[in-house]
Amino acid sequence: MKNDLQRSYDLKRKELETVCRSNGLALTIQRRAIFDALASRTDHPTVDQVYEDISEKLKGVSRTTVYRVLETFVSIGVATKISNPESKARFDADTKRHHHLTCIACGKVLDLHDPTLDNLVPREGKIPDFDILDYSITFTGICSGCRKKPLNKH
Amino acid sequence: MKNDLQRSYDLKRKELETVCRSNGLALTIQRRAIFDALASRTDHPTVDQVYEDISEKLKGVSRTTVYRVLETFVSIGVATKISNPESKARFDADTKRHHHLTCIACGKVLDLHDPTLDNLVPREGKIPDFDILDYSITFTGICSGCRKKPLNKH
DNA sequence: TTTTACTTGACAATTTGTACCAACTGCAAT
DNA sequence: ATTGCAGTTGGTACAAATTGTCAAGTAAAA
Repeated sequence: MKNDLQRSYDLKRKELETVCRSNGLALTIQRRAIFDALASRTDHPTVDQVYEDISEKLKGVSRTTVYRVLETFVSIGVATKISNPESKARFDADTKRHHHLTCIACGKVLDLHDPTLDNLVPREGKIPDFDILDYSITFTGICSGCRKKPLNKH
Repeated sequence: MKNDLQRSYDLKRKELETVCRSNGLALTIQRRAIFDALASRTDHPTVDQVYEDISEKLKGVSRTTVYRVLETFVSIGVATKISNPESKARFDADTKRHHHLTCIACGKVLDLHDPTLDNLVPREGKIPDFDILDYSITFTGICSGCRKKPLNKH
């Protein structure tokens, strides 16, 4: 008999199959392995961590493939990318608490100043053992400029 | 007579001087130029964008210096770094709305599931022209592991 | 099976970020 | 104003992260 963890794992695997099908994507062993590796950990691994994980099982995978497949997963919605889309450092001279609107099409980052969002506190007991110093909300979506033009593929 | 923009600009410049002094840091022309470049734009520039901006005025600045100075600014609190500290991509198979706790000491990212934070909506009229599709809150702070050990100056 | 479009692997090239060290410069104390 | 020095910078080299290219391989429909 399967436990809950195992069951949800199967469910996710099934989901991958469904989503790939509906997007006309082949269900390759690389994609399955990368998905399994990603889904079996909750620590938001880097590309190389995923690569390490699957290299053990899949002899001869390419790092390039891991990069590609993870981006594919993001585009079909079975994974998310933590932090900004380009994963390159961006700086801001405004150190007052404020939030960001990130366009998923062009990568532009706009500021959002809204005092109603400046005093959020996670519900007591929900926080793992962690001292919170600050926070920032990243809203993702489409900016006005990109809404007008047709989506240019990547 | 100075307008408001000019005045707030001077204020920020003055602030840089004050903060540098109180941290025992020299007010070099490079730091001033980099700060001016950063403070005069609101689009969260990358290191290279700042480098481009100041190269015009300061002949012969080094890209290395821009990297260094921007990190210095973050450490003394006159600038912030958008996105994760390592600025390297991290992925997550959990696509349901949830939030993150990022440790500024070790870079670890923990999940925070709290339904009270899952229905935020920016106040009407506060949003620039932008279609919001999703959002995620990043709380920054110190994880339990790093709280115990003394800060290692890297 | 066979076909074909989609994928991958290998490697090159680029981009991004860090380490190191000799030369330089704010700035505090003459 | 001059001097001395700790703090900074520039440049090169290096390491790490990411992307581009294309021939060869493979999933999946016919």
